[in-house]
Amino acid sequence: MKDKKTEISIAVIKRLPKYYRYLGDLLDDKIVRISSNELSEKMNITSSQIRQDLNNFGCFGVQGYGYNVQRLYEEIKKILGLDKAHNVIVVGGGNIGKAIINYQGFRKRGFNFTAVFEKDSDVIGQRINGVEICSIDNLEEFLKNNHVDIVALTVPSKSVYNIYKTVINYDIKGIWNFTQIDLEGTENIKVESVHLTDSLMTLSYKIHEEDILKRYRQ
Amino acid sequence: MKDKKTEISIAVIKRLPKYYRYLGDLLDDKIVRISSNELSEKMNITSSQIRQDLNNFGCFGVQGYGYNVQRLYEEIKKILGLDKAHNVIVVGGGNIGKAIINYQGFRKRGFNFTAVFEKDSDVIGQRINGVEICSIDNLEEFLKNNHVDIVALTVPSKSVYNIYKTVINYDIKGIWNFTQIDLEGTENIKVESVHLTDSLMTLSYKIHEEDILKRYRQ
DNA sequence: TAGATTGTTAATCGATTAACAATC
DNA sequence: TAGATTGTTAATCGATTAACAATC
Repeated sequence: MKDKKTEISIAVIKRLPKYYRYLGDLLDDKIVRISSNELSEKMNITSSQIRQDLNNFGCFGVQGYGYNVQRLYEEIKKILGLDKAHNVIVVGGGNIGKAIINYQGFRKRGFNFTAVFEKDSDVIGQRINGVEICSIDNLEEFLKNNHVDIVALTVPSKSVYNIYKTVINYDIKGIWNFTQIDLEGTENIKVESVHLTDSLMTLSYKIHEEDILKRYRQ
Repeated sequence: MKDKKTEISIAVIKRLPKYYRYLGDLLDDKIVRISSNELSEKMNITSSQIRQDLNNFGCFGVQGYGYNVQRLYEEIKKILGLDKAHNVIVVGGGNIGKAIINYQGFRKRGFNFTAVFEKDSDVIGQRINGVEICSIDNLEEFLKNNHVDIVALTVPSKSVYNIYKTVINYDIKGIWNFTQIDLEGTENIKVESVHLTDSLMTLSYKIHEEDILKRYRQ
């Protein structure tokens, strides 16, 4: 592999989980090897792009053979940091918060939910899928005393800024942002956002695209 | 505006909801006009890109003045198809399904949830935020007898394909896909996916990126 | 009118695809 | 060895940015 100094582009990064998903399926089907061409057909990505993407990280294939599925799966797992465990807390105990706590797939991949913080005093002390519901008033104390990698933010817009300002003072690594507010990362804290409203609007655009372009362009 | 034949790129489309969001905030703040330069600073998008994006659809600005916020907001609303109401059904009554049904923001923008379909017979007949929980066995009958624009899919992977094959036989316009399976649209049915697992993996990558690149590139 | 800012063309940058020598 | 397929360079394509004439 040649020496590469450039950053990996976000387009490549966004494809990595998709590779991981498809390779996992191939493993389940007991497929031992796969060529970039075969994978290309399954994933609707050109074989050229697959080879380019992978070669950002290393030479995982063998000429004349292709890629060993198990090997490639393990490599991408490492690239995604999924060989490490992550402690996650959820701030906001609404349905989205509950959904991510209840979904077993995240735990299976090493994301451990250690607490959920809520304003509503009625439910404090109860548990969601074994995870204790704590008062939002105890958030800072918790961050002081516990190792937290990721804060999943599922609170209403008006609460976002205060919580954001609080959590970035602690040694967390990432914010998984489900709010409507665009949050900036810091030197040490990365942000990944899930904008559900934007996604639904994008679907609405796609549905009406033909009509809209007709109207605006005659 | 010149005559443009080309399709709008997905990169532009994905920015439209963001424009809509920021313009809504400006409206709330009673801002009457804004230049592409001012908007650029707020949104972290170059003014050039803002002007290019908007001019895909029309000439909404005025030289020497900028853009009227209300006007631009209304135009983007129309471009996104948000001047129309949409009937949405949810297939899968787990926490994600509940979350999107309970979120009032979608209703406010004209997305009306008309039914939710569930396998679990215990809860059938009950209501989530006023929306009746129906048996998945009645899904086809419902599609036959009711106008449905969007199907939100929040079922486990193993159920996806059957439901997909069923719903695409009816006159629906879009699928909002929360499952782990990549679904293809058809001539008349658009697909927009929210891959939560992919998103969390992307965050994990970002968190560990520096170490990973060090390891793989020495 | 002078100043400001758009709409739009041209230049640049980056990402994707094609091609093929290297090599298993 | 011959065939297959990678890794990697070069070509192409598309998206972003810069620049500026048009015009309010």
